[in-house]
Amino acid sequence: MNSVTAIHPAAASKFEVTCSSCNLRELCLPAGLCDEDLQRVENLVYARRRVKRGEALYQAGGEFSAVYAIRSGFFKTSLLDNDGREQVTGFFMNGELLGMDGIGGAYHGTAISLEDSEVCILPYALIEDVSRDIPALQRRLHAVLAREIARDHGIMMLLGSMRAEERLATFLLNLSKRFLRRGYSSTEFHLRMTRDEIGSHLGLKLETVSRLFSAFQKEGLIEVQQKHVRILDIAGLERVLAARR
Amino acid sequence: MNSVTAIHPAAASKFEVTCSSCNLRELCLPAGLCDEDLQRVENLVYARRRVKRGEALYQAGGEFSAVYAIRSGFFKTSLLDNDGREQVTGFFMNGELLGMDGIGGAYHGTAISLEDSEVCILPYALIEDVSRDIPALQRRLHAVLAREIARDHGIMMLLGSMRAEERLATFLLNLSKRFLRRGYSSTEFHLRMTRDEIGSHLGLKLETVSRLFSAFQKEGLIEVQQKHVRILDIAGLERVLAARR
DNA sequence: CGCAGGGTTGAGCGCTCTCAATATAAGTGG
DNA sequence: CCACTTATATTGAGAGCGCTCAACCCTGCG
Repeated sequence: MNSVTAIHPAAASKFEVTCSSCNLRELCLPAGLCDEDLQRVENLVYARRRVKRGEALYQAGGEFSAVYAIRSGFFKTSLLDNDGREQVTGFFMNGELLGMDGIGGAYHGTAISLEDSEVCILPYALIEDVSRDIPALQRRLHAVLAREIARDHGIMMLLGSMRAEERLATFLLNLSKRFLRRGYSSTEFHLRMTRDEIGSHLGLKLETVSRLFSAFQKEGLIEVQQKHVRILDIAGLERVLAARR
Repeated sequence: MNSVTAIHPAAASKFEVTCSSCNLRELCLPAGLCDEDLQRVENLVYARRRVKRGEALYQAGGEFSAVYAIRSGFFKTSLLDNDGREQVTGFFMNGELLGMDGIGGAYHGTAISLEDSEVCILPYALIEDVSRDIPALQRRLHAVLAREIARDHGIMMLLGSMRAEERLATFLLNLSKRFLRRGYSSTEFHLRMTRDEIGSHLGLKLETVSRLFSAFQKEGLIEVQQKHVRILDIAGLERVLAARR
């Protein structure tokens, strides 16, 4: 199921034209681009690359050359500590951009595929050139970078001031929204990451994550069986967040 | 003491030329710009603005129009929760850039001055134009945004996987490095933020922060008296980090 | 001098971690 | 296809780190 269910009806047709080959919605969807510009954006896609489950798309410290748009699949990005401890900085799916932290030098983190995936390669040199010619794209690119910063700030808020159940509820609601945006079910999905990876991302130990899944299930908020999750009560999950004294 | 002690000898003279009026080192220092370009970069500085202690430079949700370079003073940036809880996302000083999270719409967080400060206003529209003409600046701008992302990832690592003492040690070492870079003492400085703000930034309660300061003092790592800090044993602080099992 | 904001310190609790055992699923090779 | 191995999840018991609540102290300022 790689076809995209567009959620911006007005932009749907244009999207089909420009991004049928690759999910560039992040870069071109909301911008008002003329057809000619759209063609140039499409040409940014230098090539595609398959990444098998467990393989790295790029490694921390590796020379930066391109940004990647995920065509299909699922990734985690992470940082490695001196002592080998991992901090998962994010999970990325279908249609999202990856590798922007490397701009201006070397990749800061590592991106690892959690299932067989395919990405579009957007060489930075090309982006530079095209965004110079197309102000709308330049603005768009900056906006994407800014949104990444805002996203990270949200996670900082989560890690800095939420309790364990709030973190997991936030995580599930976020995943749900993103699946919905992409035309998948927002209430039933398959987690591609392990409890350990979820824990690393949320600043919790894997046992805590597992316990919380069980607790949420007991409360009738979700149904879990290993990696399969069904959300039974979205409002209930939101109430977990609202219940902060 | 607003004069900047340049740390890149080669670029020092140029820096003096272009940035004497405002600390634009973030944007122009490492890039290979010709004199003419430097002039254009300097012209980015549309105006200056004084911000009194406690005042907001910009507010979350406010329309984005400019990025700010801190000429003198000290700021915190923070997010406000639905319930009014604050997460401090960073502290910014002399020569650093602020407000990039707003690019592409509205400011995502709030920036509040922790002492009487002065900033240079860099209107985004101008940056857009100039960076289109000067590839080096464009690359530089992207790099600044990417560095912000990398910085946030570092904080995520701190919040997600470090224990309280490691967090405070990291915080102190980071401040120390930044003061050094700007020509101030790296071992003795005045904290402009409260224990509560430090705690919010590090994901700790203010009492915990206070206790840790006392503990570090007892161990001979630092000397603290209220907001005045002297670092006695940098290597010792680094050992706090290394001692992660 | 008195007040207010910020900082320190103590006692006790509770959330999350640690350690450990068991269960379940997913591979792997014969 | 099945026995075996390995990765991943679940669950329990107990400990500890950081939080909560509370009292007190310090400093600057009207």
